[in-house]
Amino acid sequence: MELQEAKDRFVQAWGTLATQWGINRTMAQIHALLMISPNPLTTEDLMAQLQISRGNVSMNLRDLMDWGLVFKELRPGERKEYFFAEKDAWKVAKQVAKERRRREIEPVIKLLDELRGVPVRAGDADSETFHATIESISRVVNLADGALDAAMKAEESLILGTLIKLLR
Amino acid sequence: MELQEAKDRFVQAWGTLATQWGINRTMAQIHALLMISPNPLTTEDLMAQLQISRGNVSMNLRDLMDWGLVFKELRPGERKEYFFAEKDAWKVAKQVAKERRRREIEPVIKLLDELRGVPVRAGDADSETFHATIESISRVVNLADGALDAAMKAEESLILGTLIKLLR
DNA sequence: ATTTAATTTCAATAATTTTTGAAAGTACAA
DNA sequence: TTGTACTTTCAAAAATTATTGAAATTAAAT
Repeated sequence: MELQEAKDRFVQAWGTLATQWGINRTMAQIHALLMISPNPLTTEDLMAQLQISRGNVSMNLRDLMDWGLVFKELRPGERKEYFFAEKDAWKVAKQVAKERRRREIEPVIKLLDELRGVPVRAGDADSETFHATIESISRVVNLADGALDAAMKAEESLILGTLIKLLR
Repeated sequence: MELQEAKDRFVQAWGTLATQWGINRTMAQIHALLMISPNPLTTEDLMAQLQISRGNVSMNLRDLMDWGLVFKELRPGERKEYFFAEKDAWKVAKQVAKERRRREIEPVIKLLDELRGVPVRAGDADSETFHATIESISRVVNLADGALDAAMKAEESLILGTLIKLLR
């Protein structure tokens, strides 16, 4: 396989994977391109490589910066902006975990805590099943939340060691 | 909060969360309803509670069964089918992890292995960055894959212990 | 065999999400 | 202050995804 073909396949696959996880395809493709590029790219570069509009690039770059995955570089004497991405996949994973936790898991934990507070009507099957299920989900969500929190703070090598013990 | 309001909020929130993770809203809502229902429900029940069409219920139930999250119950002497869901959230999480791993992570690992095989052109920044990034992603994806595999096989209580150690 | 009670399928439609492109905005340089 | 080189915004259009509903299918009961 040629390098160019490999790059294209990677960018394509990353976009497809992203949609399966609720992330916009183009955003993932821009991120993929920046991750494999040795130097920062301009809006024009991204427009050309992905064959998409200026507005599309601009909006998705903003989202990627909001996610803390892409950064802007300003070069003295140049007006246009250059963009680059963190290339260490472990740092990227930690950042994604951090953001999804804040944006999505935290509100769910809050709701589950409220729902746990609804009084149980003893003898009422509906009420009892509802409570048992919410309790069960609550435990798992809090477990996942704790796991993400732990993973976020840890080094990749440390996780590997823990994992090996767990797999034994 | 009333029980009915609590149920509605849960079903609603579960649907919203699902879309953020690439899962169809209605599928998640049907699953949520079945998880909090003490007894199996019919297609009619689901149509009425979610105000959706028969075809929609039928298709989403099939998907849920394909995911191994919902099961069919046939009652002797009755023609219509009853559906119920696994209520243990840890088992549900394990099943989801198992399926996503098989459907999404495995193909990605296969691709990354192919891309790792593309020869590096020493001195070529493009080629070197591409390889370094693919290697980095590959390590993290394999780590995540291993973590999911370990979690899938473990008991909830066991995970908690490991997690506490990791958090310390 | 026919009727009946259900489920499934899928083309058409609706809803949602993404993308475009041109106008508005920004800010540097002359 | 005007021009220039760029970025951002956002309403409209396009693309994608989800839903409907009626016809086809299935299979049990008569």
